[in-house]
Amino acid sequence: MPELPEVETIIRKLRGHVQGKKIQKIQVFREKSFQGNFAAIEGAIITDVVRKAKLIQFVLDSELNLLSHLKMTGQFIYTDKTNRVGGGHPTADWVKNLPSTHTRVQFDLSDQAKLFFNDQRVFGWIKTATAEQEELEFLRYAPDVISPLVTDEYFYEKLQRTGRPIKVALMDNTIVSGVGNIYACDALNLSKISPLKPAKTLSRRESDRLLDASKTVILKGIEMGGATIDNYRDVAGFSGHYQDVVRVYGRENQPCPNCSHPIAKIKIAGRGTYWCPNCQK
DNA sequence: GAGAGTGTTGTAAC
DNA sequence: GGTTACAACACTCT
Repeated sequence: MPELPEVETIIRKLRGHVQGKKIQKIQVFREKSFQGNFAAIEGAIITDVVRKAKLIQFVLDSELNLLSHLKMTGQFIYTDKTNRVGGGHPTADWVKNLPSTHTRVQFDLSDQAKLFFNDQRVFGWIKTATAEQEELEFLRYAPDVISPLVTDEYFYEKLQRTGRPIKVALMDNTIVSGVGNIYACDALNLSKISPLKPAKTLSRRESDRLLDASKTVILKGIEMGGATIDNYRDVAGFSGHYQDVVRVYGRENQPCPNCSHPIAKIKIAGRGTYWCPNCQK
């Protein structure tokens, strides 16, 4: 599910629900999903929820904070004391069954609220971290692509250093953070650049255009509340609408939004890649 | 029913 | 050092 816009959407909604609430009890159903001593933070109050790249940080009034990465299929689902998801939607069947077979961790909060960490594929994780450990974790990521720190000069200079396909470089979190497969495909289509083009062969103008397009599609994604594809569509309170305006991702054989030529699907570095061979040069 | 594919990313291997 | 391949896991689609 989550790329930067999805994670941003999630933390905004989470913050509204859990800020100020106390973590009363934590149940870990799958060891691998929670690293650290969860008992140490029972009783702590969640003071804020923030995002760094695709990491979610729960700031606690404690020595330890919580960090989480959703990877491919992680979800945070919040229910209030009436069991309603995100304080919205009347109770759906899948909510009545929480914790479900995919629930890996459950947080019981004050006011009888609950927060469920669901993760079908168990790639995601939650862990306790000291300020020092967080610093180390954050250091691994370059600034967000939408950060003012990522200037035209910065981006071009980074691209000059690698001969990998531009799509791979764009998704490299040590160059810029937050661009996953969907938005990488769309940004390349919007800027009319071939995903196969070696990064170092982009001209300065192309590099500027691509960075601008990347910021545009990511901001659009946040505006639309993220993209929700396949079975994630029905996650009440957390489903987004970027998929309704997506340019090329998942649209093989459909007309390119730039030139109407059919969109092609190829594989680059093992990832499905959608692009228009006619206008993306 | 076998095999490929899935929005992520750390690590091992070339 | 740069780059690619694969693994972690569970499920859907062909």
